[in-house]
Amino acid sequence: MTPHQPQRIRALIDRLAKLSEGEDWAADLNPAQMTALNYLSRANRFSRAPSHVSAYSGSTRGTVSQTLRALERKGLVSERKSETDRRSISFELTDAGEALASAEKEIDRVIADLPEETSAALEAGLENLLRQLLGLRGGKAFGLCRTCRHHRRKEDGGYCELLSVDLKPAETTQICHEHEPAQ
Amino acid sequence: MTPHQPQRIRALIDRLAKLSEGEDWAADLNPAQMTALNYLSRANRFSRAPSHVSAYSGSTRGTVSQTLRALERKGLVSERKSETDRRSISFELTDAGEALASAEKEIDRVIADLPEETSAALEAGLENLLRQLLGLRGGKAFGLCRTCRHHRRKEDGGYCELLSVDLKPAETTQICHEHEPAQ
DNA sequence: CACTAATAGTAGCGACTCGAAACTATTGCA
DNA sequence: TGCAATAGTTTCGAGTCGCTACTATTAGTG
Repeated sequence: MTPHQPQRIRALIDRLAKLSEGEDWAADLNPAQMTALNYLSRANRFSRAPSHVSAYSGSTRGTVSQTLRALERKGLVSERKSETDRRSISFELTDAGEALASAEKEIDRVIADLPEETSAALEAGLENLLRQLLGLRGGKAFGLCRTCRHHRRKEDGGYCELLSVDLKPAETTQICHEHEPAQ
Repeated sequence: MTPHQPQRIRALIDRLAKLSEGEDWAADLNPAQMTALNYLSRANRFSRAPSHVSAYSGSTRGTVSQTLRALERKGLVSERKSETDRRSISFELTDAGEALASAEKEIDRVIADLPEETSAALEAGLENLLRQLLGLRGGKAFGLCRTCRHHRRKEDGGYCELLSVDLKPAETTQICHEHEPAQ
């Protein structure tokens, strides 16, 4: 355990991310587009607006606007205007978008092949790291609905006390932009 | 352990890398420049040429050429022409470059604060992942000199059997572009 | 030793991306 | 009703990246 460990770990994360990004180009998507597509594929129906993508990815609304437009041109997402708030838009993945988002990347296969102990420790460590870092910066966590303090379990899914809506079982494991850690 | 674990881990890596990149801009460096600077600060004296940065970072030589020129403009690196091979150049960090490369980023502090068990497991998992991935792609590992199969320990440092040179103790923990895993 | 191939690095171009600022439209607030 | 805040878009300019072509140097081959 040398004193340079933090920088080594940071370098590993950066390098792995770069290697993973490399695969995006094969699908004709730049990294920002792939990030948005992946986010949308995992976000719940209240969290699929441009501003949410913007908050998640850390880029401006203007940039995200262009990114989503590019995804739409490529037929991967489609926009749906809100009926309650006529300013807001929600993006949904098309079948092609779903296929692309759920496509297994080379790095996924490698992760899947790791010993379960290793991958579990890896996930826990990364999650811990992200939580600490977001805590320092006041950033939003975008955690899973089910782990939010506004979430109540029900026999057939869940219930969000913040938005006052029932949730299907599948929805409780999606990302929510309103997420606040339990407790 | 859901079936989506690989994608969750990939998303965590990507997001952490993005958050870490965000800090680069504070130093007036774009991510590519910060990657090059960090690489140069950790590479041994045989591994500081543009082509090595190119192989490490995965961008083209042309791009790296521009990146290094930007770093030179900012006074962070200085070039030194080789005497043996007049085509090749080696880049060294200036004092300002050293200072910037070794500056602690917010994410480093967070990593340093993790329980030792967690960070050790994290590093091991990430290294494992990188090794597997590079193995699949035939990419170079850029590992530490000391862990290379051409390295022999000596009482006062080490010796590289590939390049036939003696190594100071500090050099044995630097990155080498010729690195091949032991055994 | 000459000739060719390979390597190291650079230059210029074009496509694209990103962020900043200004803008429209809609909603909330007082 | 009027003003501020919010959601999203547009435009523009700086900068980046990869590609191709180029020079210079070194290695390989007969």
